[in-house]
Amino acid sequence: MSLTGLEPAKTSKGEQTRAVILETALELFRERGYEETTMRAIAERAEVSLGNAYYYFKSKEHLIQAFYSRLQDAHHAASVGILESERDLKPRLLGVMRAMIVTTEPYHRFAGVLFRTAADPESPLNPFSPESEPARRQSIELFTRVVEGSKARVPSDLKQELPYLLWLYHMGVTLFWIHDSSPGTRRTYRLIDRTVDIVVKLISLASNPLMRPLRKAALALVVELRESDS
Amino acid sequence: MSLTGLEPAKTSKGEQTRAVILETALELFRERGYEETTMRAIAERAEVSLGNAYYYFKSKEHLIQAFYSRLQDAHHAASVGILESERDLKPRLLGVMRAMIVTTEPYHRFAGVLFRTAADPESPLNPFSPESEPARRQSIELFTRVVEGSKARVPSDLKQELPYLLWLYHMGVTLFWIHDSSPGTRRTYRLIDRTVDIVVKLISLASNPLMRPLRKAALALVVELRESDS
DNA sequence: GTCTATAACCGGATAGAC
DNA sequence: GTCTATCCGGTTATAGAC
Repeated sequence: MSLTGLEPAKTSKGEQTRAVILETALELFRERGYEETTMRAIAERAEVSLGNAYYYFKSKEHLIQAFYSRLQDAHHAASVGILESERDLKPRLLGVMRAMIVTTEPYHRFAGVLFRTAADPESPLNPFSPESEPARRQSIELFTRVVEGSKARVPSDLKQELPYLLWLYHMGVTLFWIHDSSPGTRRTYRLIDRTVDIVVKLISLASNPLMRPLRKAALALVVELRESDS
Repeated sequence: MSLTGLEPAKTSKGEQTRAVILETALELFRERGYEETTMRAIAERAEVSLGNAYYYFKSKEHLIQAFYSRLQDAHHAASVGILESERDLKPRLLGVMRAMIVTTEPYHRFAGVLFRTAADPESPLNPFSPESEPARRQSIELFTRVVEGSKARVPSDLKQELPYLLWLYHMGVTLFWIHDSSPGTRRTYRLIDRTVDIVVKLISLASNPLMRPLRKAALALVVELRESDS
């Protein structure tokens, strides 16, 4: 519960007020962007006092957190279709990556802020922070399904770390997308098409017995990196 | 000029005031961290008025920018030793990477903010932004020297992009370092030791004629990515 | 044109009454 | 749970001295 930033809202009254504030905030973020939206403006349009808005969301950043967890659910929902109908690794990955862009598209403009706060090691929004562990786990879990549900044959040591590696890959694509100002973020779609192809080729290359030593070295490293998150 | 954030300060008097403000700011940042240091506190200790501080630095962020460009010079200076004495690619890269951590160490605490602002697509500090093109070029240039000065044999298509790729690699290491709270950032040093090894192995793997198609595909992609920065 | 200072504005955040 | 009043700090406007 506390994990999704949905702390209060015990009574239905509170739940409702909380929802109104969040909805209004997202609306304003979409309209004018994050920096340009003041807490006062949110409170005003939501018809609550400023103090009340802060009662439900400890800070402006906490509104982002709530938004982020919602986004993730949407991405999940948008991905199930392909995951249920497709067995090949490549189209599975492709589908999930495209679904991500499609669901986040309306918020492209204010995604920059999301990423900025996420990059702060101190921020609870940081994808490597303990606070966001559940969100991270959920996201990685999606990539576990991408791999597990496919008929691709992958050595077990790699298979174990692959979801995490794909999650990292998806973070990189997200970073690119945030900076992508091409119409309809075409460039991001092209990036996905190209990189998914390369990723799949790399997986099959890494699965080659000749690659075993290098693969082992690289995977040992990945495992060690992962220790830092928890 | 405007690029390093060193705009005003034509006269020696102004230059001096400017330097005092920057020095004081960095001192306070080290003492209490970034958020906890107010512009008013900086102005007070530097014995100038608040308005005056803003005359020299358009915003608090611009202080970071000045700091960043200074860091980069220090890294450069700390790297020349190895680059002049060593011909093997691996120790060259290792030396440059270690030099980076050594020079930035004293600012580890407030590096998080640096990175946070750098992650904002709108920020001039963003390493992919046009404003930081000179800084980026300078940094990539360092890796060009790492490659060019070595006796490693690398196919020319890869050799061309390698400095950029190594620069990306160094950004990744930096990201890790920022989150590294182990004593003396030991984990980062270990990461460097391990990844440099892997990177060098990957370069030699990618240089294999059998890898040509995959290498070509990957490099074409890298080139395309680079178009977005300028 | 270079520099310095004072006063105010604006918005995120908090305290405390109801 | 909700409000009003207030604080605090980044930033700006402005006026004037050298």
